[in-house]
Amino acid sequence: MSIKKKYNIRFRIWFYANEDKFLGKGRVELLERIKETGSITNAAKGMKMSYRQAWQMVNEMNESAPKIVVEKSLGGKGGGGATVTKAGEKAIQQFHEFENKVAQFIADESKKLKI
Amino acid sequence: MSIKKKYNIRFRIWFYANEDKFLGKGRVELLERIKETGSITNAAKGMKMSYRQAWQMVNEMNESAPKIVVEKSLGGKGGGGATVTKAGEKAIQQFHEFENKVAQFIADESKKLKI
DNA sequence: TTTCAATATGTTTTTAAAAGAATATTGATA
DNA sequence: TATCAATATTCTTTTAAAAACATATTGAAA
Repeated sequence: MSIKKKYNIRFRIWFYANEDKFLGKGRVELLERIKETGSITNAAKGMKMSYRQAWQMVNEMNESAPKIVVEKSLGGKGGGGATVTKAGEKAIQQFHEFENKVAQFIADESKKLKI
Repeated sequence: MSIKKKYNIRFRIWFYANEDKFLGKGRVELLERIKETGSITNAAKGMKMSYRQAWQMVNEMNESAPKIVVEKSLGGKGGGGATVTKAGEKAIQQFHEFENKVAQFIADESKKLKI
């Protein structure tokens, strides 16, 4: 039988803009769902999140980010909707890239541990 | 004027033993204070933590860790006390080492980001 | 055998966060 | 100009986590 590791290591990363939390795992998922569905309402329905919370997250992101990440439209055909901006898509991509790099690093370093 | 970075990246790591959270930043601090003060009571007083919570953390750690990290003694001179075991000290050290490595990696990778 | 300070554990209260409910607003379009 | 679905916003309720409180237990030492 193989040697069983005592510990495994988990992590989370966050993007901050100045001192404001800007992006984490949950917010990235929300952005991705907004991109897919075209609205905050439907994005929130897909995850365990109330519209209220999703809307607040979007607002906080837009306020803290250097550029708006979600463009919202109000009224009109379909009642309105929300789309992820280029800046938003870039942020999503950067987050995933960074997270993957850290995951790889941690996996590699974990192997070196004699615990 | 220098270019101002849009984002800075923060992180947290946790040691897991099987599927149980074993060690994080807060628990490491608790262990260090137990080591300094020789008791859960005084360790808890030093941070914003109730004795009850500190005691529970210690128990969870001891239950999930492969080896006990805090040795408790009950009654007797001084009422008893708590000491960090060799395994506990090693865990503290490993945690700091790993955290520092990840911090260094993230700092380096952050520099490469054009955001 | 009483004292004492710390561990051990149960119960209640407070607090903060999330959820939920309710309602108003918007604007294209039919 | 009435409709409609989504955004926007306020208010209330629930829930979960933390804190606070209370009390029992332990065992060396005086």
